[in-house]
Amino acid sequence: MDVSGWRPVKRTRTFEDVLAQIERRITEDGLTVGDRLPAERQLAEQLGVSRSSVREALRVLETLGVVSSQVGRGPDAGAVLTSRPDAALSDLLRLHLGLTGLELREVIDARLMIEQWAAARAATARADTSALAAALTGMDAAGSPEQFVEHDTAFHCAIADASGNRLVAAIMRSLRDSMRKYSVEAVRQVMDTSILRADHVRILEAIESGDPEEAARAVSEHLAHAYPTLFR
Amino acid sequence: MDVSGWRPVKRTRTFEDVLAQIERRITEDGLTVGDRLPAERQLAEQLGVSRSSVREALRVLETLGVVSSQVGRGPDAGAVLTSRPDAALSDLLRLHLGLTGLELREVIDARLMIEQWAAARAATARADTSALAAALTGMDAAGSPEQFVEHDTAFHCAIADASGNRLVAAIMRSLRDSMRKYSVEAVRQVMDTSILRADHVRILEAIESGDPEEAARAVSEHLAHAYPTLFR
DNA sequence: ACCACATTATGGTCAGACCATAGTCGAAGA
DNA sequence: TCTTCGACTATGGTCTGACCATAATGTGGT
Repeated sequence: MDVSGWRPVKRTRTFEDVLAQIERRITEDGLTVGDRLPAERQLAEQLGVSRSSVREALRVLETLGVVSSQVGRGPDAGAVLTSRPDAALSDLLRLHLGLTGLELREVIDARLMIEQWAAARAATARADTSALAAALTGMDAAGSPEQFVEHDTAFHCAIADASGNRLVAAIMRSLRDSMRKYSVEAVRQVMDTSILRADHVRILEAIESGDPEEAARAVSEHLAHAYPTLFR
Repeated sequence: MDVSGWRPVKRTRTFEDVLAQIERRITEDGLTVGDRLPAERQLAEQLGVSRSSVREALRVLETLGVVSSQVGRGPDAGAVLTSRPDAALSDLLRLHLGLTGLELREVIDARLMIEQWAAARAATARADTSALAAALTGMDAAGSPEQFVEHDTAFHCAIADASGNRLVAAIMRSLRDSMRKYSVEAVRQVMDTSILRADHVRILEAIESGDPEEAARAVSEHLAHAYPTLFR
């Protein structure tokens, strides 16, 4: 038997090759958001592959939130470069949660980490809090746990947005998105949302007064109230 | 014009439908890692769609790190459920960085957030630090910036692993992965890696002595040394 | 100018074929 | 009986060519 020198032959599927070439074009030619890729048929001919392979590559890019395909004709048709990582991150987390490859506890811990950081950041930067206030009034008007969670999500995502870091904000949105049903359940069990409301006000005031430590503390205690079973 | 009651018809592509049905099967039937999906041809016939559509759906799931396809025959062939979010996250970040949809500053900030949190967690939990020590000796033996970054990445990912949170660890790995080339450049510019080494030792000792605040501080100052241009 | 219809470029879908790969199974031989 | 080797087959990977739906664009008539 051959013991040395043999590397397993790298099996590269065609669509992966297409993928690599498209990515190379993006980085080398400096393509940016809004630019159009060639049409599927044209790309297939230029690369010497079938349209199916091109389509599979584009499907991957679409899944990752890098391109968006439009049918029809005109300047907006075809595969256009975008940058929408939110949906991709949400799908990713939701599916892996569903496979129980991740525990809910881990997601909530990650959320706590992000939110503390973001709240502290927002407080330091004295960020605009109008979105936070709007979400607050939305929660007051909510008539069901689902509606409450809707505005609650808006509130917490607004904190992440206020941090000014789009990557962190995107991760935050995805975390909330993928655990929506757990959030609704948590609100149902807590019943009394007045405690949560007081927490929200406290967070908001801490950010407005520019107190990062207090903002982080407020976030921490808020999550402890919202998920009492996880923080004993 | 009709002002009320009309919702735009939701255009659902076939593969999205397939995707939804597969996901439903995963959650409802409690499928888990290691289980096999039906063969492409069989799935296509059962769902009444073409094999291409099934393939596009599977391609999406593969991109998200949820299934892994093997050719051939036998128990390991076909589409098998997995849970490998790392590659998906890396691709996501790398592509969006390339599109300048994200600034390097944002990625580094996110990394700082994660690493401070993870180091503090590891210190509190008095986590096992053997992987950290191993990476440290690896860095000492490195002969090039590439090799150094290799072990440096291992060191920092080991911190995230030591936090015990797999989601956070996966995000960390992806962040490092997607910014590898920037890291190499940073090491090249810093030149003197002895400062970085001292930082690493300091982080390691803080974790071993169970001092979360010191661990977080050490991480923060380490990143300031590694990317002096970003932290003025 | 304006409107109605034909044209066309685009993605979306399908059917069917062929290839490469890797277990499975059975027959031939030791 | 056991081993070995070749045929078989189930699987994903790829390609071709066709047709459909959509939406902008050209074109002609009013």
